[in-house]
Amino acid sequence: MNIHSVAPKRPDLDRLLIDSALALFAERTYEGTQMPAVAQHAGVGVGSIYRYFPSKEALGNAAFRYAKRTLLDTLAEALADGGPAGTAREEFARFWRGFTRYASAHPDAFVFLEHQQHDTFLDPESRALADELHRVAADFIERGQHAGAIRDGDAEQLVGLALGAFTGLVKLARPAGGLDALPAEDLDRAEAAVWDLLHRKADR
Amino acid sequence: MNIHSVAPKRPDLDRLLIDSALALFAERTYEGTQMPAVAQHAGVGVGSIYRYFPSKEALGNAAFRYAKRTLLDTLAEALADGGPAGTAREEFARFWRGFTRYASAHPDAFVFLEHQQHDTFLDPESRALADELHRVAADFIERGQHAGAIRDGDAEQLVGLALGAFTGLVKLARPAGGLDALPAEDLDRAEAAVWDLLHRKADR
Amino acid sequence: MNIHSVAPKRPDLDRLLIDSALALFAERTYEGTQMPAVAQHAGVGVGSIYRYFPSKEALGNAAFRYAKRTLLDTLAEALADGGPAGTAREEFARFWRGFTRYASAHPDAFVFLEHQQHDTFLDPESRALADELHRVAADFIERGQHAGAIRDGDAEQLVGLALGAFTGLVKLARPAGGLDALPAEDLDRAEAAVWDLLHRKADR
Amino acid sequence: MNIHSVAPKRPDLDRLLIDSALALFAERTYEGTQMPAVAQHAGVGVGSIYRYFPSKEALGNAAFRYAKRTLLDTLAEALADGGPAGTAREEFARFWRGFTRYASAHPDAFVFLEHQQHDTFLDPESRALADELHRVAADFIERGQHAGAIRDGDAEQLVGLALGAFTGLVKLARPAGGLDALPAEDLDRAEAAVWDLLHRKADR
DNA sequence: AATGAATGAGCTTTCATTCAT
DNA sequence: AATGAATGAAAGCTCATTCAT
Repeated sequence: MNIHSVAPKRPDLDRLLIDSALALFAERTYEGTQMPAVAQHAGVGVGSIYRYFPSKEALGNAAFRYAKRTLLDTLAEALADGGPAGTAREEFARFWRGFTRYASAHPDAFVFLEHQQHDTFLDPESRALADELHRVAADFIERGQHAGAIRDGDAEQLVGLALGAFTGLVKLARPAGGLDALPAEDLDRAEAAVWDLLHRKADR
Repeated sequence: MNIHSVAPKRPDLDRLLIDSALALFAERTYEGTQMPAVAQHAGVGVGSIYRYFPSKEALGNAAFRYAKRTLLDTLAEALADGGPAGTAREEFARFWRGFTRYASAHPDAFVFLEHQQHDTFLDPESRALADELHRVAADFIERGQHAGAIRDGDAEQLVGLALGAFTGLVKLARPAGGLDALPAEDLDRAEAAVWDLLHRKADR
Repeated sequence: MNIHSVAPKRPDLDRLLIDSALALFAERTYEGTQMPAVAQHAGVGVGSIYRYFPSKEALGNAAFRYAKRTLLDTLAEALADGGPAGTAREEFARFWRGFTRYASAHPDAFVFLEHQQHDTFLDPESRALADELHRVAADFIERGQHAGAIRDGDAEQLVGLALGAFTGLVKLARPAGGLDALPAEDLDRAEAAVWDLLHRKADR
Repeated sequence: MNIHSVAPKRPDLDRLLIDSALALFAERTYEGTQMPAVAQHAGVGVGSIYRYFPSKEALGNAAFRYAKRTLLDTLAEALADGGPAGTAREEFARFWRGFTRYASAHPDAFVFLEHQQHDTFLDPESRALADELHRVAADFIERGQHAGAIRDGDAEQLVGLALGAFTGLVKLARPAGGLDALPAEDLDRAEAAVWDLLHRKADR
């Protein structure tokens, strides 16, 4: 029962196009994806893309930024969920939940973001966003190190290791249906394993 | 009348071309790399590439297979080094040394191999090779689990996590000069962290 | 309940569209002018153009014919003004006044008509109109030659020269505000000059 | 008997392309000419154009500049021919010869140059060249006025009238085979007519 | 009747591949 | 054997035209 008597024919075509682009970029790379393929995936004509994005490059950047922002938002929400986090382990659990939620909801987007070949088309604004995730994660690592809960070492490197591990899991699970298709038990075990990657061992 | 009259003017031009291709593929993707760019990087004319490889696709597959085989060889060598491995921890150390050596010697190749977007051009033979590494690693994981040294869980998933972690480190180190530029201490710490990712905790 | 309920909201929208088309065609060529640009210039939606003209080509032909007919009408009026012309010089003055009036009132249209690149879109009916002006002018030349007032030579060529000269003046004056912006004195001098182009010199 | 044993397969392809472009631009406008048409006219593949010119716009500017420079050169040569010019009438004859020679040799180029719709694609360098011809001609007019041989009035306007007249003649002659197809007598008469357009009448 | 978002044929441009030198 | 100019199929993009609102 919609109040609006005149619903737009295609609501949010820009979002639809970004989703299509992400799906294809994840599968075949930005460079390997043709505009007609994006149009077909979205069920629109090629020309329509250009009503929303002035060029393929613009579409690529919009998709990248949308994906990155959504990931950051999901993460921020997960981190805030449940009031102030107590221990580093608990905060890590929130990170894990955030990533898991995002990778489940947007597997294409997550895979696309973790491609490393963005140099060819990212504009300065996108580049600025690109590092934000690492900053947030590195901050968590450093606080954990001060609290004695996380092992010593360069925070950036620990982020690289942990994020890489998670990415490895997502890549593996993807062809089989994504993270959602994994038994909950497996996800828990993976979480424990990555925590051990970061965790400072009590003795010694 | 030159004694060397039959010697090829450019020995191993195929290798040179593969190296150039790997360097560019790692930087800009297979699809984002033009044949003239490969030729220029190798310092030869475009036409010459086609004397060695019948098509771009063939070059891509040759590069992929060369990189994968070299990684497997390096790994096999590292695993065999020092006679039969004793503990799982020691075998892990050999794995680590193998990966480290390879990623140091061929950073481009390693990054290229860890792209996941090979679906567009890999032929069946290359695809068959693609899983070999995971098989070798999963075998190690399974033996370690039987010996009680490695945590429970799907071996494939543990491989994904550990290999992903290592890849995350390489990606991070790459712009700054690669793994070689990292302090030895950092590498050791990373090794310990990834081992803890796999290691079964003694108590509890 | 409006008395004018049956009156068209926009009277003469076809004329408005033709004027817009002429303005843009003069500036950027028929081929270089996009339908949306015509719509915007006329302050209507693109779709509305197609209510009045079935295609761009039809609009182009309508604009051409309208401009040409208006020029011929203006000329006919100027030639008839003041009763039967006496001398060739006087008839020439009427021609001059006709052209001047038209080029002042419709500078875009005049410039458009004097483009020579109409071959791509003019239909047969338009083509037939195209030569009318030259016919009228050539007739005047021939009568003048019989009367001994205009120099010998091919009448068509003399028309080409005289009309070309006038066009050269309009093109020059156009960026500076058109013929209207020219001092009256300059226009008179130009008229005298073009007359001398046609005039048979008294002696010899 | 060519000294060079290895003649280039296609000498001066850039010139050939410019000539083709000029022929088509003259016929159908810059905007109305497609790159494949230029390629076909030149007897080469479309891709080859882009080896010589980075874009259609670049080709358009190159063609414009080439045509304009050649016209200016032809004119300069004609003006210098026969030592210092004596009277204004003689100098005018040289101008006439220069224009005539050029329009005969390059009718397409001349027509293209006299289109007025270059605003859409000319770059600043081309624009600078565009006025050169008028400068040279206006200088001649002013000197002639000082010498009492050319009628009073704005020099620019007189140039516009005279050049326009010549252009009118070329346009007329073009479909019938160009200036060359005109009887010499007609050309002489036209020259006399245009001179009378400029000439100051001796008595009043 | 008027609108402008949507369309896809067609245009500009790129690039894997060929081949005369 | 090596080259790189030449090619044309295919990619990115534009714009005349349609049609649901």
